[in-house]
Amino acid sequence: MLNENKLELIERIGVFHEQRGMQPLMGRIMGLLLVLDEAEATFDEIVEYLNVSKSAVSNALNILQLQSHIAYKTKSGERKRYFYLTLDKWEKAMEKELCDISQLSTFMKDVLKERGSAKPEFNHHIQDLCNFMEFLKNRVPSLFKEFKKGQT
Amino acid sequence: MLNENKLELIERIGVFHEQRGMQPLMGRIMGLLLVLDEAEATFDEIVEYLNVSKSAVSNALNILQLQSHIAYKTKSGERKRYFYLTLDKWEKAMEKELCDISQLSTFMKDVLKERGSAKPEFNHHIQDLCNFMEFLKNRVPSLFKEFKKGQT
DNA sequence: AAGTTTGTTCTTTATTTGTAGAACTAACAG
DNA sequence: CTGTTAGTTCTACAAATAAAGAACAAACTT
Repeated sequence: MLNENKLELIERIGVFHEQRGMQPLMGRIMGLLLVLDEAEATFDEIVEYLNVSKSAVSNALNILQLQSHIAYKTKSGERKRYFYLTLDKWEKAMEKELCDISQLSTFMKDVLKERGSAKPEFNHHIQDLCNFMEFLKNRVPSLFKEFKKGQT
Repeated sequence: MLNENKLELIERIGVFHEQRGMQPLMGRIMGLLLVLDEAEATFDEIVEYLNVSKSAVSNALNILQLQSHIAYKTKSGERKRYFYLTLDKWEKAMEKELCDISQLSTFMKDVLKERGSAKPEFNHHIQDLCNFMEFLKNRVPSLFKEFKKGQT
């Protein structure tokens, strides 16, 4: 069984993800797979550890896989799936998050097309924001390079 | 009245914000204040433009103000409040969003404390992620400087 | 002091969401 | 071909959320 600290940590991580739009169980599964020493769990283990129904787990696991947050492997001679966080690809995930912020620039460009010139200052702020988001998007790859340099 | 394009744009912006955890009306108000040529609207204008109840608008406006997404000004001789997006402070907002991503590192550090050493590679990935998030947080101010340099 | 404007607050209602539970399926085991 | 394992799908329900509507309040007008 999981100790008190781990259980509480799972909940905190769950709430964190919940607040960013993830459904509750998904966030808790992410938490569980983080705190388990083995860093993996089978379908039934997840059901037992988190005390939830199979249907809820089935649903959550499928979405987490679609979003590439988790994956599973099998072990020879077993049919069970061992789910784990795809943390080895954290760079891709982080890159996606950073670029997602900049997704707003698409809308902002459309806004500028629709807006009249009544408020030039306001329009200018929108333009600045667009420019920064473009700048950031372009800058992301070099940020990773820079990070890796300092890591060694 | 608002033309077809603007109405559709408001909805798209609304959905965008909705998906990031904002309640529906809040996102639409953000959209409305973006597409209006005047870049501002009174309480009653919002009610009419978006066809929603006063209570819903009251609630949404209060939350948007708490989150510093909007503010209001008054005009001499009038009691009405003119709400507008605090887009002049987009840098602060963007900075907050970038640092928020890194908020996860708090949890990750706790995870590392709880984890055994059974999966050194997994632990290492977590550590890497923490390091990158710290790096990013520190790097944000200089990113803005760099951006402004290129802007002129 | 009666009425109007500009909102707010409270209660109710409709919708959405997440989960449970049961029935089902596919793959394999004896 | 019967049972078991591993998971999915479907229906129903409970809780959470968002919005409506009505009553209320504060500030100003006449």
